[in-house]
Amino acid sequence: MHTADVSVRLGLLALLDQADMYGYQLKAEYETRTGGVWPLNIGQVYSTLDRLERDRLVATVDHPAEAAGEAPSGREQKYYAITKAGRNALAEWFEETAGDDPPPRDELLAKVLLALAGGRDQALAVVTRQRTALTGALVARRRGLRDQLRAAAQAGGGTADNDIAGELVTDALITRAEADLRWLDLCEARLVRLAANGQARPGGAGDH
Amino acid sequence: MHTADVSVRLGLLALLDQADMYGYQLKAEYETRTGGVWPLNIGQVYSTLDRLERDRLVATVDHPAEAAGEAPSGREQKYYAITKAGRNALAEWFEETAGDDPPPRDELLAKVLLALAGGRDQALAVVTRQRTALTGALVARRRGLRDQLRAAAQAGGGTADNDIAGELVTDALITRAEADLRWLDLCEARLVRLAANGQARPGGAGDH
DNA sequence: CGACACATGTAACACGTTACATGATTTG
DNA sequence: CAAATCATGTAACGTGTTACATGTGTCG
Repeated sequence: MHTADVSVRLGLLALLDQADMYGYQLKAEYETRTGGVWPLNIGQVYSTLDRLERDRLVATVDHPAEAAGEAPSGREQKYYAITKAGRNALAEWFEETAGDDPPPRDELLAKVLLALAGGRDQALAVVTRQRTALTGALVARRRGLRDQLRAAAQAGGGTADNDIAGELVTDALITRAEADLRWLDLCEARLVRLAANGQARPGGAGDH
Repeated sequence: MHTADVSVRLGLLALLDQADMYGYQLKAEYETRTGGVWPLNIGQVYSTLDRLERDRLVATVDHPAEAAGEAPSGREQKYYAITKAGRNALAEWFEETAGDDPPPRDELLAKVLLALAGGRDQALAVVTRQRTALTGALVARRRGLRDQLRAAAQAGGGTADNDIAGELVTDALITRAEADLRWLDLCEARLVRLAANGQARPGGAGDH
């Protein structure tokens, strides 16, 4: 795997590093921890747990309540625990930093670059449209963050522990949107500086 | 497909909108158009073309040179052409803007949020490390852009048409890295403001 | 009882990566 | 000739999404 998406697999591992849990619970925890913006498919949880178990990064353990002598709940809950190998893999993930390997494909960037294949004007049209939409989304997100912070201030004296994740997520979305907007401005500047030819490649793309 | 990665499928379609091409050529064009930072697996090109053809967004056409009466080249090249339905799908893609649907999972964000599950200090450690690495990468990327622009200025009078893609990509990478750095700073500020408890949830995560 | 949440799973498919197989052409 | 490049494909696997199947517990 060169640029593998691994944030579910290792995310579940991080949760299991805090406590033994079962699949359904992991789904809920994952969504809570990530501020509710990344819904996690329950089917994927089970298949990911299967692979983690196969790779000996987690292991199934006894139901903690039943092990303590309580009556079986009837609901079947398969508890998983992280292993030593799992803790190592998790520590590696936390220490890893994005290298110079190919960055993940980005939809916005791809759209502009490939619109550019159809000529400067097509690219400019895409840039303009995306900027308009992003500007609106940014306003909405800033308003959302403001409400979120106000609610947190009312609820407790300081920032409640449970809300920090949501705030970090909102921060990230806003910061990203701002960056995308700045980049779109840069794009426009570079594109208008191009000679006003309709095709990005004067000779056409059919030069094989 | 809720949050489908579609930048290859529709990227190939965008290239075919410019000229009929065959698989191997599409791979090369895609990589050139995207500044060489997104290597495209040739196997994926063929399977994606199969799906595009099945969905009637492209169709195989005669070899243009042979159709013009030239001698067959011996090398078998399967040329594809975009269809009307394909052009519609492409136009839709260009017009689409990212809505409020779940944003794509981001590795950096995921890492910080799930490190936070292990307590404030673990999250702070991840933030610090990532920031250090990103700062270095940013310096290198800025230097790269400077060299790129200098080379372009020497090569021609103005910005050469072929280099614009590379510049847009570098802009995007730098802008993204700067945004990530700003976000990491925000994270640290919010985290240090938290009470200095080791666990994100005072009661522990095992509260089921 | 009936609806809904809890809980586990399977099947089918799309997309992405790596590795392998198979030839033809070009080039040193 | 040998090696690299051109050109098409397949197989296997990981990951992500949707839909379906199958039960138990709780609550109105």
